[in-house]
Amino acid sequence: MSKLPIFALIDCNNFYASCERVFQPKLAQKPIVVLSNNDGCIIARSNEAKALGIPMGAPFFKYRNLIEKSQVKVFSSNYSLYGDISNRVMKSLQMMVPDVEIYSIDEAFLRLDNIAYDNPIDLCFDIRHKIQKWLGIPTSIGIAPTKTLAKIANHIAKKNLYDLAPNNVCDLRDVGLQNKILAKIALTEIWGVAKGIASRLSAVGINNALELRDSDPKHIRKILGVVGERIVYELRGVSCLSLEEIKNRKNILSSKSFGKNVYDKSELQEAIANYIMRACEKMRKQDSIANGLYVYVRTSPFVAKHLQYCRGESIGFVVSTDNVSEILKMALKILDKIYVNGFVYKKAGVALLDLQKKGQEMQSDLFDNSDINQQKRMELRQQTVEKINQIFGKNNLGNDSVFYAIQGTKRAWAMQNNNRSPRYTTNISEIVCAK
DNA sequence: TCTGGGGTCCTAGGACCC
DNA sequence: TCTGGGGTCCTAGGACCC
Repeated sequence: MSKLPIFALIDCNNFYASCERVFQPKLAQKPIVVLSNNDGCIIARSNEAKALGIPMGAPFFKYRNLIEKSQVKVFSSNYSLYGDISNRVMKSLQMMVPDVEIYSIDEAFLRLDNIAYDNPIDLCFDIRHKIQKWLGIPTSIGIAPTKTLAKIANHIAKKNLYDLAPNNVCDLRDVGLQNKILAKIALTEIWGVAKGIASRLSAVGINNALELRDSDPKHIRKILGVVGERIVYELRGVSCLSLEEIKNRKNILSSKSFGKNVYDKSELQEAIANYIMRACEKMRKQDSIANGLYVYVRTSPFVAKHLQYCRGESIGFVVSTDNVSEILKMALKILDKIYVNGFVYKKAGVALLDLQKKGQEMQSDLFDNSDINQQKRMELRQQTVEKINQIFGKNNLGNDSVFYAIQGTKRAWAMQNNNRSPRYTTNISEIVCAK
C-alpha cells in the first residue's frame, strides 16, 4: 500500500488587517477593519473587530456608529501593500517547501510528504514561526491527507476549535479524529459547499460533514454532479485534488464602482478606457493575447428611486490580439451601443476573454489583411509606452506618465479611498521614514 | 449620503455534422 | 401512418471560491 499524501493548508490570519499592523505595531490588540474599493464594504477584520460583532462583507455605513464608538481603526484597501507582502510570504514558503500551490492572496497548499523532515507538525511550527519572524504575519496551518480535509483542519487551527490546535497548527490525519470531528463540521464549512448545495443536501437528510462523507458517492453524484462526488471522496481521505501549477488567467476583468454618480457618456468613456488599460496591462504581463472582449455599464441596484439599467455586450475577435489601442477602440464601440442617456450610472467594467499564450495563436484569418509592418510598429510603440510608465510611474492624479487622451485627467468618477495607508513597500515616496 | 472586485469549473441545451 | 442516432463544439448561466 502506498503512503497517503500529506497536504497542508497555510492561511494568513486576518490577512489585510495583519498587513496594516506590520507597519503600525501600536495597533496590535486593537480592532481594525479594512474596506473594499470605494470604502464600500468591510472585507477584513482583526479578531478584536470580529469580537465586536462586525460581520464580513457588511456595508461600512451600517456599522459606522459602532466603529466610531469602539475606536476601530479603519483602512481603505491598499492592494499594492497586500500584494507585495503576499509575494514575500509565498517566496518564503517556497524556500522552505519544494511543492507549493499559491491558492489565493493569503493561502497556499503545501505537499509535506517526501521531504526530509521527521514530523510534519514540527515543520509546520517552524514555518509559522519563520513567517511571523520574517514578515510579521501570523498564520494557521491545517494538515490532512486531502486538500478538502486540510481546509477543515485549517478552519480548526485558526480558532483552536476543540482545543486541537493550541499553536494554530491542526493535524487531522488520524481517521479516529476525523470520525469525531467531522460530525461537528457544518456543511457550509466544507470547501466547495455554500448555501445552495448545503440546502440541496439537507433536503435529503445530510446535515454535516460526517453524514456527507458516509453517503453513497453515486447518489451524491446524481444530486450534485462530479464536484459533489469528489467532495465525498476527499472527506474519506481519498485525494482527488492535487497541487496545481500556476496557470495563466483565462479571463481578465477590470470593473469598479464609481466614486460618484455618472451621467455623461464622456465620463463612462474615460472610465472604460482606464479599465481597458489595467486589464491590458495584466494581460500583457502574463504574455497572453485575447480572443474576445466584454464591456458593461450599470446603475446602482441599491438606489430604488433611480430607474435601473444594466447592459453588457461581448464580441469575439476575428484575429486574437494584445494590441491595446485596437482593444480600446472596440471597447468604446461597444459602449456606444450600450450607453443610453438619462440613467444614473454607478459602475462599469471590461473583461478580456478567452486568453491564450502569445505565440500559440491560430493561423491568422484568411481575411486578415492587416499590414504586418504596421503591427510591428504598434507593438514597438506599446512597449515603449510601457517602459516609460514603468520608469516614471503615475502622477498625483493617478494617470500614467503616458496615456491616451480619452482616459482623461479629471477622473471625477474614480473611486474614493480616504483611509488608505502608505504603499510602504512598493512606492519609494511612501516608504517608512525613521526620524 | 454611503452597499467590492476578480476569478474558476461544471452542466445543460442548442447548433451543427455525418 | 411511418420521420435515426450519435457525436462534438459552443455558450450561457449557475455555483462556488477568496
